[in-house]
Amino acid sequence: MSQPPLPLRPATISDVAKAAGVSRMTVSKVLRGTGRISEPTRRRVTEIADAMGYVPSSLAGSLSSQTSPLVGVLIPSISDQVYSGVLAGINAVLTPRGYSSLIGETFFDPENEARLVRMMLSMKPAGLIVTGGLPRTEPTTHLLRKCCLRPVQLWDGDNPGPDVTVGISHAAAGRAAARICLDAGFSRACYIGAELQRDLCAARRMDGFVNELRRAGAECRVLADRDLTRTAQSGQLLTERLLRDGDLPDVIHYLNDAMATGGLRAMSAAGVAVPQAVSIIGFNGTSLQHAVQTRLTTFEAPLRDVGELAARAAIGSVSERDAAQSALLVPRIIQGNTFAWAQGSAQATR
Amino acid sequence: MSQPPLPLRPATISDVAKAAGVSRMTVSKVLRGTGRISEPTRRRVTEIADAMGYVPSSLAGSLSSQTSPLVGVLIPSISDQVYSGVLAGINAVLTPRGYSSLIGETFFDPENEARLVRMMLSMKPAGLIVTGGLPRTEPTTHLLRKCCLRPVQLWDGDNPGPDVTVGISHAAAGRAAARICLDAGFSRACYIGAELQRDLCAARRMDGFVNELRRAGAECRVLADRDLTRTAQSGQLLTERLLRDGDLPDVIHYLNDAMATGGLRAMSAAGVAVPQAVSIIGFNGTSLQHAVQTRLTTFEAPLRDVGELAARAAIGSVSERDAAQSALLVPRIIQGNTFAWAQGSAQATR
DNA sequence: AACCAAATTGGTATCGATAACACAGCCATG
DNA sequence: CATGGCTGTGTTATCGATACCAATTTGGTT
Repeated sequence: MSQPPLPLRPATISDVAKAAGVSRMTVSKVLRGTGRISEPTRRRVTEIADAMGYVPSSLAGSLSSQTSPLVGVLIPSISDQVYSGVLAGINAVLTPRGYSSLIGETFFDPENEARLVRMMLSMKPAGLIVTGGLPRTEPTTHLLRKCCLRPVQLWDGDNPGPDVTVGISHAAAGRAAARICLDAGFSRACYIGAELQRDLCAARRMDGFVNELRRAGAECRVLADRDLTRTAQSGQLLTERLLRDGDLPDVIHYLNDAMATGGLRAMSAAGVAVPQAVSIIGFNGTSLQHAVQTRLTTFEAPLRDVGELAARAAIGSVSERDAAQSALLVPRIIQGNTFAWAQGSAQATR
Repeated sequence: MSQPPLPLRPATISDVAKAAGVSRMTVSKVLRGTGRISEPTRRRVTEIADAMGYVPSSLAGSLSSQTSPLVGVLIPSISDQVYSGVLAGINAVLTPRGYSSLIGETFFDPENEARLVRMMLSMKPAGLIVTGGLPRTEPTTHLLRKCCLRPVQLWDGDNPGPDVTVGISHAAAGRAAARICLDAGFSRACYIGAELQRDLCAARRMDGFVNELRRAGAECRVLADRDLTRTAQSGQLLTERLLRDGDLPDVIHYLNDAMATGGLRAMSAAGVAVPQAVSIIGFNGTSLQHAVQTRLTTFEAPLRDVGELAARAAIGSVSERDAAQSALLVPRIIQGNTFAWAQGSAQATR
């Protein structure tokens, strides 16, 4: 006997029906487990379908039934642990319920977002999750209004608007960082960031930090560069720039843990003691698992929870009544050892 | 005039056609830029489509035209920087060519892989990229044969088989690590890993490492636990277990950088000097950006290149003639400062 | 004025599935 | 023996688009 020739075209439901000597509907019912089908027929169809390697076309199925197993998810970048953490939460909810996420990376670019929103909507997804905190183009806003979905806004909890929003208050996080500094008796702070014109969430954290400090009479510089990205390398570079000035602040708050790590590297190279000379605060706890000795003082947002709640809301707006609601979560402070906490009455040593 | 009511159903091509007073075909041609359409008609249709927020259904389009913009990608985990690095390369190739990746996470589970392969195939993708290195179920193999695609095997370059394969030789990487140790004059080594029964690539690295050492007459212990995962925590735990024995090896090779970092943590806590007392080698360079002072000695696989080549092969098998070919890439050694190099050459191991 | 080619536009079948209902047997019941 | 309720299974229309070709208009030529 010779090998069966490799099919040029994957098997369709008609192929299976013909091979099993039944109608297409019968095959459909058997494979989806709907309707009433006799046991012998069911077995025969199942076996033949398996043997043929038949996989129902989700394209045709979704088109016909007007339902989709896909949920569109737009995040700035998969490589960023913050968003991949959120994604893990999203998938943890979607997968067991038979949904799949269709992921798009915006890289903080509104034009990318516009392109991706169209792309997602063209797949007629069951839900849509978009990361807030970047300026949205008018066409995108228009599409999101016309698409007959209730898009879930992720991450940016500050301006909820009319939509379902799951995130944290970045302004409050920035203020919280400021209060920690004030409590420790610091009066000369510095914020170091990058891409602030694109990432409005980070910008809001900075505003909260700076304003709260200045409101309390403390001083706060800002060091950022439009052209740098949120990497350890940029953090190192900007910190070196700060160190060259010679006028050291009491404390530096970085846009994220990666930049803070770069800052630590610069301090270490320059022989500046942390936290004796300068205290350092990061954001988002992504460096924690990589720490050997220096455990960064930072904030840890409940990324996974954000993802889970968002996913629940996204499909809840379709299938469940109760779940489609906004949530404002709160980051946790990780104490670490890069911050000179006030010990009782004592000021931090300079 | 009152606000137009929010549509219950997103606009279809028929809605646009009706509103523009032309046939569906004309709308289709205008929006896809095919056929000859007069300028006035083109403008009118475009404007009306935009105003209605019409987005063509990629479901219907793909079904009709028998083409798809989707490429299925199966990786063990998005959160693992190794695979998200590969993914970045994949997307860098796919996105500018109008394709999108549909990502599935197997978590090293063959059953998950089986489920996801079905799912991917049901979307009738233009290409399929699957990560090798985990045992494949028979139904999965069967499906992959019948699906009329040429799936691209990722990461596991050791057993190419008949398929297009893009990856690295893990056995060779393990042997390279062994040779470095031998060159440094080490004769008592240890391999620390986890999940080796699931991740065959890691297992092959271990085999290469252990065999090469033993072949040269050196001693090599293996420390692994079926139930632990490849995290810093597990690395720390296993290293603590090793330290308790008291019989320190010259060098430890870890499954990945995360576990090595955990190992460093354990060493640091136990007051064991690295690399004076013990040398440490990781794998995959994912800790590099987080390093403050301790720069791990490790291997850096060209993750992005692997992704790019795989993506090119995946869609090349459809649209381009030249590109669908296998590639075997080679990891680069990162010297770091956790390894006591012999006072001579260290770069001999390609 | 007649005619032909090019430029536009529309009609119909089809892609692969599902929804909704119709229909054929078969047994029990009054 | 007719009626009615179950079971299984098949028919037809439809989902939203595209392929292919037919139909119509337009403009230029002789």
